[in-house]
Amino acid sequence: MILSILSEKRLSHLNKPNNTYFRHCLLPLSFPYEYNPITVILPVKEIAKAYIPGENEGDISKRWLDSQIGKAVGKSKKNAFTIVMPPPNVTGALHLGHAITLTIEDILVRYQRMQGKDVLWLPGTDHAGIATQNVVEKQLLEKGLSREDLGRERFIQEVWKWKDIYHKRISEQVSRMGASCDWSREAFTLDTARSEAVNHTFVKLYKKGLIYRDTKLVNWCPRCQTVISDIEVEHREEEGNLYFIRYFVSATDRSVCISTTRPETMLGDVAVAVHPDDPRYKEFIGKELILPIVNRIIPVIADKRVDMKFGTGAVKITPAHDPLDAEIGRDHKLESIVVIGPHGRMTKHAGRRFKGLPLTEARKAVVKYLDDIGNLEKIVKHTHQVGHCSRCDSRIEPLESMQWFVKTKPLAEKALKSYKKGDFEFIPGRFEKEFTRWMEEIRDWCVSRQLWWGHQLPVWYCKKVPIWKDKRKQAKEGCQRVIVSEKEPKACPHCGNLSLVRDADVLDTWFSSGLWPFTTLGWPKNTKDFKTFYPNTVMETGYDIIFFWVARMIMLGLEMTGKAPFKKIYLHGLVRDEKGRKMSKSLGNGIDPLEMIEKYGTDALRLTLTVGSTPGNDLKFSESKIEGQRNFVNKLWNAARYTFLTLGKNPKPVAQATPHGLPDRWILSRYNRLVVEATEAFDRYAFGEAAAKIQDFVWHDFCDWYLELTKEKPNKKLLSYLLVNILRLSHPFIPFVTEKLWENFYPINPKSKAKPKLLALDKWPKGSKAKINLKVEEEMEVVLTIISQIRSVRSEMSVEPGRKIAAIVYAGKHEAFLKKQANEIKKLARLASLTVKKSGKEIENAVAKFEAGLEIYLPLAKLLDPKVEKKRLKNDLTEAQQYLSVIDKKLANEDFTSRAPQNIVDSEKAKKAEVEEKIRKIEERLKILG
RNA sequence: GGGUUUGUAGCUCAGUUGGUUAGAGCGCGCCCUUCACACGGGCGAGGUCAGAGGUUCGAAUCCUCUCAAGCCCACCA
Repeated sequence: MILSILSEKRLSHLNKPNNTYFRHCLLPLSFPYEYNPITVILPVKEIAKAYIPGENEGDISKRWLDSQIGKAVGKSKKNAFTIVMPPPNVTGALHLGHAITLTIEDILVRYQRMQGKDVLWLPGTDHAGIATQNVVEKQLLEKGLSREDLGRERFIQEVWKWKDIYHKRISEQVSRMGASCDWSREAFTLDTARSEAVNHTFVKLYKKGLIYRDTKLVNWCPRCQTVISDIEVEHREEEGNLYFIRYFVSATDRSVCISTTRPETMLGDVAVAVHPDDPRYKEFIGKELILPIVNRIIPVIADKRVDMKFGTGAVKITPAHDPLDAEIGRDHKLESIVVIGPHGRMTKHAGRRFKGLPLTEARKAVVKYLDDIGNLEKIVKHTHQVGHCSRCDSRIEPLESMQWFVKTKPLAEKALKSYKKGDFEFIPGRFEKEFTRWMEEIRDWCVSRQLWWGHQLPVWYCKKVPIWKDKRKQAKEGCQRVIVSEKEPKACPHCGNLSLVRDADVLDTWFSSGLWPFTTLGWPKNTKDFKTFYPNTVMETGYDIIFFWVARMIMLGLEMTGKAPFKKIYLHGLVRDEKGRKMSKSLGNGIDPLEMIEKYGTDALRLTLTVGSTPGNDLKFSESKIEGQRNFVNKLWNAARYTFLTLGKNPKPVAQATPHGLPDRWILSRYNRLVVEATEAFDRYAFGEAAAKIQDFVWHDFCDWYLELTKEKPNKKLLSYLLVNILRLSHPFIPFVTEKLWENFYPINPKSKAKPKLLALDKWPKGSKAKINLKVEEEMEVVLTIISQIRSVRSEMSVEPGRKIAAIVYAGKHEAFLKKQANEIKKLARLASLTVKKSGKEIENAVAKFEAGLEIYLPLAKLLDPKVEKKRLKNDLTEAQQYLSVIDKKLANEDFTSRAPQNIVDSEKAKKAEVEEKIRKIEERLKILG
């Protein structure tokens, strides 16, 4: 239980009715203190003591939706800032991957909006072909139904029902993240507009010869019962066996030994290949071998692609089931014998003995058979890469079949050219290499899928279809031509036949995603949105889908619109668990962002996903991190609460304020520095850096120092000015709490018809470099040093916190401004009196500190033990001497003094003088102490 | 096999174009019921910047190599 970890002391503190604390923890039944949280009456205050996200986020979210803060105007191209949301799948719930995407994009978008840009952040969802079909099928299975039971039409209806539910759910969750997107332009990859655009694209590419149909070796997932593209195959190292099998030369007792990892495929062997230069096999080339079990006569062929060093140097050729074999088979005009069928079972071509056997059993049977007839030479352990389906993890079977392909070479060439021209860039830049290499080595993209859920190919066949599974079944009637058309043809344009059949396959999900940056804007119609918002300004997504998505968008965008679809590609890293592992269902280490939102608030979650993260680098997520960010949000809340309490009723946001004293001038300088630096970081897309800077300012400069320094005599106008701008600066990161606090400046009147003045629609502050005042910052540094030094001594000497002591400071050149800060110093250092003089006599019976050219004396007569003080001084002395030796070493180096820039040398000299002075002072002091 | 990233305090990470006595948060130790905040405040301990060379007056930062971890790509049966 939470309370069990609290110390005794903290519990005693809790005896005070501290409502806010108890709202956050459940009380154990055995709670040892008499305290009943139910009886606690909240103190009547305008602003709660602690920020409770759950009580505010809903209202604020609604306020944003009602005010349509995300709605883009769409008038001028010049001022447009466009980003389309990577569409979440309609398969399930929000996960941390979505959370980081939405957070980064929302930060970017809110910042740009505050900068006055006409921002379009276009939301949408993805029909996610295989993924969605799989979940719906799974659901049906629970009712004991298969998709075949329902039939295509009814099954698709089921999926649409599912889509409606999950689409609503995911959209709500997107809003919960604070995403300020333009819901009025929401799109779905499978809605009418997008489907028409997909058909249009397919037909165009076909007519240009960039889409074709061919029989090739493809990746077949026996579980999903569909073909998948090369990049959907995940290669994983697996331990297996290497089988050595002897093939005899026809009518002799000589033989060739081959090695294979998949002995069952030998049933489909059509040759054995060796390297032409391999002396071991030169004499065998052209000879005929007897394929064991099958007893087929197969030739020994020579091919340079054979690796002499692997295994025996002789390789069996099975064109139907291995990519390299398929190539070699094609070049040597070999037959291809399909022995493995689409369900992962052996076909009739494998022979009566093996037909119908699942692969694993077929392997056992083949191996046993070979062993029995004496052709199995040996079996050795062997690790190798095995392809798995990225959707269901089944082993992929390379199968030969007729599919539709996109000819990618010409598209990739355009993409590379456009990249070299500088049309778009990657953030971080290193992904450029990955992108260009992939483009250079690209292979054709298999786009047809044997699924039901998706864009059915706009393809018809005259008369009966050559069914992909078995091309032998081609019908004899009709002209058998292929008709590719945006609209359903009534008759065959070639022969007038009225009997047409539509291709049953659907398109790869990524085909429609690849068009997303422009189909969402109304393309292929030349809409106003398309004219205004295309190309997009930024594409933001995870680096794990560069090839799946980013590359395809670029290729298809260039081909279809003539322009690269976006100018910048920002790639974020993956969210991992605290140990750096990928989050996965099987590991059970997944963190539910919604649970985190419930517990800590959306703002805290957003900060956790951005602060201290850099683009392209993975991020470890842990609950202790989000807890820390929740604490920050609360800190800001309380700083604001203090400010509002100070400002009194009806606080006014102030646009300008005059500084009264050093702390005022200092905080203004620091504030301007912050705005300049944070804005600059934002413009570099360094969001993590900007967030850290803002956070640092709020927590340390503002709360720890400025508020404390000015509590006696707060400059109300300046306080208001600072808070207003802190809210603006932090708003992109933590929109909820800042919008809530903003309400105190611009109260929400539910009865009023006037639009509320929302922070989300306010302006980003302008900082000025000219207002960064180095002199003021240096002076303040001295003040802060004094306070820290005195606090440090107090702590070291165990002076009770309540006890006020005296201090004397000989300030030298700092005297003038220090005198003016005496009150602040007294307060923060808890002093009864403070004397500031230019210089003076050494003070006896006092603790002495020599820092920053100052002499600080704390007469603690009664507390002072000369021995302890001597020890302390000696420590200070050694430290100073060590530092001096470092500087001396530098200055003694003639190369340094002659070659380093003068200002560097000067500053070293100044440091030296200061340390020497310090050492002198400490030594004197030690003399006095004896 | 090729490519790439990372290695900085016990943990998670910052560290701009080379010039700091190397920083933050969490954790740890001591102290604090001061009325914005205990989801807080103060003070403190803790680091040969993975290792070895090199460039330079000067390297956590640039170069080379080594080691370790991760990721991506690749048709070695």
